[in-house]
Amino acid sequence: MARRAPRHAEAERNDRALLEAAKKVLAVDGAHTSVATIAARAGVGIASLYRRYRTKEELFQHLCALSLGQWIQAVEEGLAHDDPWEGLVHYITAAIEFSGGALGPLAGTIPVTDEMAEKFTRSEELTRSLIARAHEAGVLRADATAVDVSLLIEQLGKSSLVEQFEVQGRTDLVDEASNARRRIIAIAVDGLRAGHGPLPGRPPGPDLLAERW
Amino acid sequence: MARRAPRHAEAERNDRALLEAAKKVLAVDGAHTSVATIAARAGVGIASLYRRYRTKEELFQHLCALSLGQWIQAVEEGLAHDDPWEGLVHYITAAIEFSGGALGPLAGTIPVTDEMAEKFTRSEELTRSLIARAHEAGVLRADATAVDVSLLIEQLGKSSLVEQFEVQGRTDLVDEASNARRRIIAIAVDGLRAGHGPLPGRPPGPDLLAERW
DNA sequence: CGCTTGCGAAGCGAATCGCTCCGTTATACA
DNA sequence: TGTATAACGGAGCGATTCGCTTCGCAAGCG
Repeated sequence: MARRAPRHAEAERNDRALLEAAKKVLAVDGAHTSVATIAARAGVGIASLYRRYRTKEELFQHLCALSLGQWIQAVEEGLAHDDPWEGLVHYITAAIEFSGGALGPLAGTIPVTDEMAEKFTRSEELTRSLIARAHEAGVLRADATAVDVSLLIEQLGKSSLVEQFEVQGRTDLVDEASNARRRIIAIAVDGLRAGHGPLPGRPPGPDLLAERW
Repeated sequence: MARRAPRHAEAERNDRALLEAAKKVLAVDGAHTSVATIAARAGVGIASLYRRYRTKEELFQHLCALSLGQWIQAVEEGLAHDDPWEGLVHYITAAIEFSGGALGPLAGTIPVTDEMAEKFTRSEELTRSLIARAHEAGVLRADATAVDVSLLIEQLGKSSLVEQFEVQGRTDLVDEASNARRRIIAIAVDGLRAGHGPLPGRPPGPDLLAERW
């Protein structure tokens, strides 16, 4: 008779912990981070990482695909909002929240899988339509493009005081830093509203973000 | 008879190149970067680095002190402006420009020298007065504090597409990325103007930025 | 020329890297 | 409750990279 896996639940918990830890550690240390750091942060042995992913690279690719999935979900939720502005803000804050931008430093360090490419394309399309809707409603400043918004998200999603304090174990300051971060985000989002003077320079080319992978 | 240093000019050029390279490499790779990377980026031998700084740590400390000096200079220039808003914007853009915020990741990895502490205190005082002036003139949104502004600067000063393309040698895209970055900054700065709704959460404590060192 | 100063890079021991191996632990089933 | 076994943690592997030293050579001065 075929036996069930004895420690299946623990395995699943560990997998989630690994992905969560990898994202956080990547945000702080960048792409050079070590597997030992990730495993330690997840409270898991190194072997548990290699039981699920054949290489460090494979873990990162899986993490990218997962994050792109969340990204797509955030846009869809934004499009589901009736109010174009509220929808846009939801998308921006959600995307920053799960640190999608923290994966930017990975660009160029790992091969792009088919799944990654496909999801990236899809998320770009959806984002464009979300931005277009906000433009048509006149709530988003007219000279801000989809690339501008994506770049702003990435910029605000990068490692901040929050992650730094978390790593240092200064749990008392994490809340304070989170609060401060939300304020920064609110400031930047306010800058996206219609009614400001023209932006400097020219609109960025549509493929700027894709070029680095 | 006392001789003049035969290659004094070259030495000075190399020193400047080293500091410049260290700053850029730090912005891309974070605090874990190697001396070899820095020297290579500067187009200089490793020995030239160690002739001027006894350790890697000493180089970083010197870089911090220098950056804090530039930071102070930027505030003073801002205060010299007649228009409080123009002065504030000058300070913010200048501070972002020389990547003062790129040194944030160094926090906690090197001991703080007396010079660093002193300059940090001085820059904090000056910044507060620059912000206060903008508040009094009613050009800066009333609920934005000095810490909010400093944090925004650090957030925008972090490694971006620009540095990434530079490292990858994609010189054709560096201009495009720089342009895009300036637009992001303009958006965020617009969000600081008076006339927006209230910011979320509570004002960050004044020592939040100092706590991590 | 000599003398000095600074140069680049090969090479040092130590530390860290990605990854494997193995004795241990926890759970589903008899 | 005993046993089989999937999944566990972490010591340890060779390879790489680290911070740093040493050294032979080049360049400006008398």
